[in-house]
Amino acid sequence: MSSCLESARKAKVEMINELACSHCDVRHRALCGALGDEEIHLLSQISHRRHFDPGEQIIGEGEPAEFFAVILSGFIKLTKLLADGRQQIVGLQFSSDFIGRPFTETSPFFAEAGSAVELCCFDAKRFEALVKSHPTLGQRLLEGTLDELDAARNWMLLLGRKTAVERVASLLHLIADRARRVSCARCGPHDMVSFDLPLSRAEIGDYLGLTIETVSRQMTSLKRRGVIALEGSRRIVVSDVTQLAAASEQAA
Amino acid sequence: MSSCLESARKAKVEMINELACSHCDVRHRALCGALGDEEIHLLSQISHRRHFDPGEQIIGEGEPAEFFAVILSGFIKLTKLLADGRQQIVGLQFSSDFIGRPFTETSPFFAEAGSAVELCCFDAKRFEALVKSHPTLGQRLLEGTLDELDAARNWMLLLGRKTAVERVASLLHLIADRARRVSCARCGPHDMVSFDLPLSRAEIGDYLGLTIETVSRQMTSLKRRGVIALEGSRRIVVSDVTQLAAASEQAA
DNA sequence: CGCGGGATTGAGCCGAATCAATGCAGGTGG
DNA sequence: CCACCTGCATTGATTCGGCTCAATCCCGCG
Repeated sequence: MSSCLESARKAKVEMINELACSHCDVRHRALCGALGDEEIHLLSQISHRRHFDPGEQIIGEGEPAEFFAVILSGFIKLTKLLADGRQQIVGLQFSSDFIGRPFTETSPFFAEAGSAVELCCFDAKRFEALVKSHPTLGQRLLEGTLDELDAARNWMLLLGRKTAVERVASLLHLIADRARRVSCARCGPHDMVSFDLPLSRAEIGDYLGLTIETVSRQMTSLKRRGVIALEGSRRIVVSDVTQLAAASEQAA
Repeated sequence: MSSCLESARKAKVEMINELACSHCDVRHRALCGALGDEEIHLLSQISHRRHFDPGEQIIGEGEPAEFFAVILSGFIKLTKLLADGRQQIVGLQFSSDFIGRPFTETSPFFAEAGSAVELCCFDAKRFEALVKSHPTLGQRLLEGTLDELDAARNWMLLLGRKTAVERVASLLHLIADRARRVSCARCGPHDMVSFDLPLSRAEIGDYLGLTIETVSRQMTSLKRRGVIALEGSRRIVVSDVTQLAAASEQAA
């Protein structure tokens, strides 16, 4: 093959990637934000975009994971399975989050597109090398991992010790908080929030360690108690967030 | 005060620490193993030893954690509490493990000595600075954190989806594996293992999201099934590890 | 209009929690 | 040395929360 043609093609790919990086709307929030212009050039050389449809498997448990990625849009479920099919969601990753497990041969979980997903993928080996040679990247990755570890441990408390209502309230509270932060930065803790659940009842069950039926029952229970209101099955209106927070720590 | 006397005293402290580092039996397994002689000199300057009695609180949840540490001996429970006293153990750390949560104002959990504990402590601010300036340290910390995250997610599967017997079997299997690796590196998966539980029934309950009574019942159930044998309440004999592994994924 | 997938609701069951009693060892003081 | 306590573990009886199974509802869609 023509090396001339190849290098031309390579140059084009780089251009596209660099263009993509500079225009990227998650850049400042994601890992890449830790890098300077020179370093981002290196990263762009080993990155490529990929699309996944909702429900599509991105990485399989036990499989050698040949790439890592930053989520550009959509969200991803990290799940674990027992031999007989019982499933547990062990993490949710949203846009600008990093996905993949560096420094290990095989992935310890499944990664599945929860919605339509756009990824910015990096070759595993080359990315790992980059992390080792660029401390700022490693530092950013470390901080992200520590946050995920905190989240995982909070979830352990939920799964091990909370009742069904408390679990559902906790999840809603989490999402409500997130939604509030995005929508209006300066609104107080007592204001009304509304949002769309990104998850089906089945997914909520798998996340909370419950069945669909119990999730449904606890939602209607919270509705009856006036803590939340439902518009359709996906849209949630929270009138008083503190009340929801209270429900997430005591069954009452 | 006499600056002469002070510098002499400082020199002495450094000497002791360096002596301690070079003789330290966890050095090669712990974080510090990532450092060269020059860097370990820096670390030794900000380190000091501390002792804790079993049950003593090392770090409080929500408290500003003023130090990090490497465990020299003993083990530590990381726990979370709900307002009404329900407790969940979210992690166990053993000798050579790192303890503390860098890059955050306050600790997200309690750390409590599970046995007599000897720590090698570092001042928080100075350690964080050292991590940022010494990539090998950050790299090592990152790998450790990723491992803890994997462990936490495995535990989420256990807490969310496993039955009581499966949970107890999982824990025993975990410890048995650990014990087997330590005691004899080359023995096969079918060989017999025996070990002492480092945890009381109450602690096992808090780790597995169960009550003391259920833990006890499931232990006797496993005993009746011939999967394990008990010598006293702490010593466990596992005749066939594969059988135990099987019990940890299907109630049967 | 009928169909299909997700969500809700109900009836009954089962596994783990709760409450309570007993067992068992180690330590203390008479 | 024994009686007695105290803390932990085991065992039993009962309760209760969440699961299972099953029917119904709801809504978007062909």
